[in-house]
Amino acid sequence: MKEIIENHNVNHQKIWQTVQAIPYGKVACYGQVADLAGLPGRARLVGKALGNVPKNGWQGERVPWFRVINSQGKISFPVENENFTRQKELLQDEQVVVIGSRIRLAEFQWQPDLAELLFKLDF
DNA sequence: ACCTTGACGGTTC
DNA sequence: GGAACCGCCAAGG
Repeated sequence: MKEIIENHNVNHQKIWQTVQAIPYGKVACYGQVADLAGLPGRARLVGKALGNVPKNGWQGERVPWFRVINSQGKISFPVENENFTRQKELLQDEQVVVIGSRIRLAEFQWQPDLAELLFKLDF
């Protein structure tokens, strides 16, 4: 049988796990997540993986997909897309300032702490 | 097997 | 800031 349907791909799991490490009120770029997940240069894969996040979380923990934006500091969905609105609201709920589709990376980008990473991620 | 499509990114103009 | 271009790689047709 294939209960693997919900298992997907190992890389996706690494990505979900990495995204779970992004703290409340902070954001990270697709490329940044890819690097931290040990998948340098595969930012696009992060987008795909986020499109498949398990609705009820991964290993008992929610995956804060909305904390991932592009390297230009913008929400990647088109503004007319309802996902755009959803992401913007979720971010603002965490006191992240979103102007139009733009977020100031200088202020809100997650600067991962090495010790924290080693603790949370193990691969 | 070939082509297209992305929740992308860096460089350049 | 923004647009064009090219590199990237997994999925799906």
